[in-house]
Amino acid sequence: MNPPIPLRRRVRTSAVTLKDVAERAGVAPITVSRAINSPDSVSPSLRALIDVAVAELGYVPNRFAGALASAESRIIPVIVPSLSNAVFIEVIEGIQAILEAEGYQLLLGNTQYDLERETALVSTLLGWSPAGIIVAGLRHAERTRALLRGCGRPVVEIMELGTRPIDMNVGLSHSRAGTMMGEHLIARGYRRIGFVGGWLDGDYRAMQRFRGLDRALAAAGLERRPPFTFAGGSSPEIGGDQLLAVMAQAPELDALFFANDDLAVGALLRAAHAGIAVPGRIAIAGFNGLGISALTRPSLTTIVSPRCLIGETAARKLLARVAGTSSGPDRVDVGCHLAIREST
Amino acid sequence: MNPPIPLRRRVRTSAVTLKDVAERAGVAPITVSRAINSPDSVSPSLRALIDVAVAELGYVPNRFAGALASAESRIIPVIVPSLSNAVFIEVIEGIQAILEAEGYQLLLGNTQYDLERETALVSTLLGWSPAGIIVAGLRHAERTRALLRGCGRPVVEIMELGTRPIDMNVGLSHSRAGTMMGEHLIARGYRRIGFVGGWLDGDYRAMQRFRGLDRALAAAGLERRPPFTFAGGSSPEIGGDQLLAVMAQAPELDALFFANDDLAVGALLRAAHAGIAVPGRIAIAGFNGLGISALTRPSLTTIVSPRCLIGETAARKLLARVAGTSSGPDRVDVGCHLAIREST
DNA sequence: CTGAAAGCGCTTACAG
DNA sequence: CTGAAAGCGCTTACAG
Repeated sequence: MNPPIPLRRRVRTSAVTLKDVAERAGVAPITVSRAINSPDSVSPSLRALIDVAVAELGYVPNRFAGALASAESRIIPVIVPSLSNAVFIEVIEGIQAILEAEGYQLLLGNTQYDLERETALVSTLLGWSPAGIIVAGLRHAERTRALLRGCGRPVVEIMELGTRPIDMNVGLSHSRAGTMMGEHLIARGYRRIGFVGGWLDGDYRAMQRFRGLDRALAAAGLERRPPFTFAGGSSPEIGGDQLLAVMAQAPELDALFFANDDLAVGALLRAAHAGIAVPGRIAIAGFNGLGISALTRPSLTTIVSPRCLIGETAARKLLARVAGTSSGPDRVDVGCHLAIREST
Repeated sequence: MNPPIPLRRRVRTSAVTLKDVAERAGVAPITVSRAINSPDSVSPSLRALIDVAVAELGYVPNRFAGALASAESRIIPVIVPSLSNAVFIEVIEGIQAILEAEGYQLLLGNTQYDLERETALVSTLLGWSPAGIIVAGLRHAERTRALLRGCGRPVVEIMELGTRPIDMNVGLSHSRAGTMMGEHLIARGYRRIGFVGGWLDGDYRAMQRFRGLDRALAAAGLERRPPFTFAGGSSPEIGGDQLLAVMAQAPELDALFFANDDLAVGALLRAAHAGIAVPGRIAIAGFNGLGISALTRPSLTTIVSPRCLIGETAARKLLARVAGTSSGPDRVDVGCHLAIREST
């Protein structure tokens, strides 16, 4: 007699399954599941048996089966506009530190400052049944907003602070940061102050910093100028080029507020090369408070944003919501502070 | 009569399922599945119907169900030792650019230069049935190696190049890079050359660069010194501190090769502050070729590694393996080149 | 505290 | 080219 031939053969996802462990331990699969997910609901004696079986077999739970059955996964997508900017890296590190300790996995999405890509990413990432989602910014396509509103999962919008977040919101006011820097420059005696940033349509948080500066200039009765913009991203190289370009175009300026430290540090380095005295001929300021900003010569006046804290706070609030515990108000202003240094 | 009461109510993972689309389009669910995953296997007329239904209902496939059924997911974990180092960010960007275009998701793991954390990460991440896995470095715990060998999925080890990779290997020879820099410094006339790097037990690629330098010194019959090490990571701040510390300890040195550009740039900035002439009093060199290295004053001599290319190549080779197509040899040397600038 | 049954939403393996 | 059935490996919802 031939043994019965199985009609269907399937690929096995994992070598060892819950069933294998259950057989080894002499219990039902569901008991193994409980021993792993809520140990307290299983008697100590069975739990011990099961723990041994798990260890002996080297059992690793299949995340897909678990997620499919429970309709929730320990995945948390984090959507940022860029990785080139060190700011988002630090936010991501802050998030990861918290998530990993709780057994959650971070799924990285990069929109490259493109709101349509953001929609596509959100749509795809929701297919992973995430426990929640963290997304940079408050500005989204209508469809993105609808997806996030309708997904029934906690959402944290980070970096900036607004009045109508989708759900939770952790960040700082970029226009207030701009005003803060404007007031500093004015107090220092600068009177012809310009703003330099690339591609402000995409990086609208930089645009808000410009608006904040503009408000300070208006309040002081000083001349207001449109921002000096250019196509492209932010790097020290570009910052250096822009310093020279802007000074050629508007030689009357006595201070420049760059959209971020990457640009401002480049401007400082280029000024040194070109023999432009900072702040004697022109003052230079940045935004972010990257480590390097304190080390240049002259050191850079900038606004320090608590990136790591943003990430940690966002992750904590998300996990608290998932767990059903309270984590205080849904809107957290992490603030920022002015670091006054030699360049202004 | 009451309608029959369903005995079990379950959470629905996604609002719209394959079945919903199938009903709307008047076909079987499997046909919808085919229309989405291998459109060519469905007749154009049905495909059109299905496309409409998908769009109308806003269907997003449940990744977990798909992964569970097929025992493969479009997930590719990438395990790096650090995110603070810009080098790994650029590698990750390179990987992501390729993966995203093919509909794969990157799952980020950060070992923080801890091989036990690496083992735990690999174990967890394999629970996601990844299509393959990319991991930085060739040095792993025995258990990590066993997990990767036994997982039956393509593995790419990146950054450095070795003779016994687990599977595929994309990187460069760090000892050769060290030798290259050593030969450059010797050719420039420097004779008392030191190496500075933090925590070389963990960052053993930096250690390999030291060994390469040491080999060049030996070949030239010059005095060899143990590396100047310290506890802690790499940042411009630390680089500046170390410059002063090493010069106090070994004032006879006429050139310093720093383990990376983060340290070296900090050393250059600190030298400027402290009035130490570079390269007159002491030459300074780095490794990586970060953008900022070309902008300091003096600009930094360094070795440029093709980070983005490493990421792209690793991702391409992994996907080729998944697809069963060829992508050339399993071991790719991406090389590196010396950028000779003002600091040496 | 423990378990048998049903089901999560897909894809595989056949069959036509 | 299309489909009915079975199954992927878990968890939920009951029942005891």
